[in-house]
Amino acid sequence: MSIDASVLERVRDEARRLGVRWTIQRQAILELLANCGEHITAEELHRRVARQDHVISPATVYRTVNMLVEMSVVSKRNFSDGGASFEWNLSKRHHDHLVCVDCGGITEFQDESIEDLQIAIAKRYDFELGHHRLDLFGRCSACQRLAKEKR
Amino acid sequence: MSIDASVLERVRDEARRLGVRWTIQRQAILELLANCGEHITAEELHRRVARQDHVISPATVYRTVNMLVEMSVVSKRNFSDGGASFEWNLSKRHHDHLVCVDCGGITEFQDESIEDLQIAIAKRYDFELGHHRLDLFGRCSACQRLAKEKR
DNA sequence: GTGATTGCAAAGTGTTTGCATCCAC
DNA sequence: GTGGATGCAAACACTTTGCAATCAC
Repeated sequence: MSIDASVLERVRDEARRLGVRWTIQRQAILELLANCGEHITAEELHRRVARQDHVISPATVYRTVNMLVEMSVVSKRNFSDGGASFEWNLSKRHHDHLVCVDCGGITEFQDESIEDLQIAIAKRYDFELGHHRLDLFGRCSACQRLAKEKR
Repeated sequence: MSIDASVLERVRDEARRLGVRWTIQRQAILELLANCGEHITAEELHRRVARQDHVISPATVYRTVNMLVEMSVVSKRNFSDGGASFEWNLSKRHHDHLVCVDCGGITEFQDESIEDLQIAIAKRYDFELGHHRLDLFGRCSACQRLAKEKR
C-alpha cells in the first residue's frame, strides 16, 4: 500500500506556496518518506535516494528533511544515540512505540485512554499540551523466544 | 535537601566491588549528579566540576557518566538535539516529564494509572517491559502568560 | 534572467579513543 | 609496584554551513 499521490501533490503545492522550488531530490525524498512506513534515518534516506539513480549529497537530505519537519510533514525522533530518525506524519493516526532493546525493532500502537490521561495530566499542571511521545522499551516476543533458546 | 551520604557510599563501594578505582573526579561527578536534582548535560557537569576546583577533562566526565549509566545509578535521556542529559536514578520514584518548548524547563510528574496502562499495553503485545519514557511537550504556565503579554 | 537549490568540502557539535603519565590500591 | 584512571589531542559520527555552479520558475 503506497501513499495516495494526491497527498504528495498537496505537500509539493504547499511548499511552492511558501516560495520553495520543487526539485527532483525533494520529490524523491518525499516519496521515500511517505512510503517507507517506518522510521528512517537521514543516512538511510540518503543511501536509498542515491541508489534510485540520482546523485544526491547528504547536505541536501538534511536540508530537505528539516524543511519537512518545519512543515510538519514528518517528525523527528531521538530514540537513542546516533542519528535521529524521521517518520511520515500525514495520513496516520497518532501512535506510540514499543522499542525492542535486543533487535531494535519498533512496533507501533495506539491507545485512546493513554491519550486521554495525558490531556488530564497537562490540565493538572496548567500545561498547554503540544505533542508528546511515549516509548516503551523492552523485549519483543521474538527476542524473548530467542533468549530462552540460548539459555 | 541533599542526598544521604550513605547512598553515595554505597555507589562507591559497589564500584570498588566491580574493580573500579574511586577517584576525586568520580566522587565530584557523583555528588553533583546526586544533588543537582534536575537533568544535567555532560557539558554542564564538566563546567561545574571544573568550577569547584579540580581540573577535569570532558573525557573523564563522559567516561564516568557512562559507567554510572552502566551501573544504573543515573539514566541518560535524549530530549532533543544536542547533548543528552543525565539524571539521578536512586532514591526517586519513577516519574515522567513535561517539557516546555519555549523555555526548555522540565517539570516532573508521576501518575499511577499511566504506569498501569503501560503494563497492560505491553502485555497485549507480548512485550517484556523494561523501562519506558513519557514526555509531554508543550508550554508551561509561565510561558503561556509571557506569550499572552507579548500579543 | 533571477534567485533558490545543489554538491562539495570545510566547519561544527557532542562524544569516544589512543597513549603517556599519574595515582588508588 | 601495578594496573586502572586521567588529561590531552586526535578521531569519530552526525549535522550544518559557505560558496560557486546549476536549475526551477
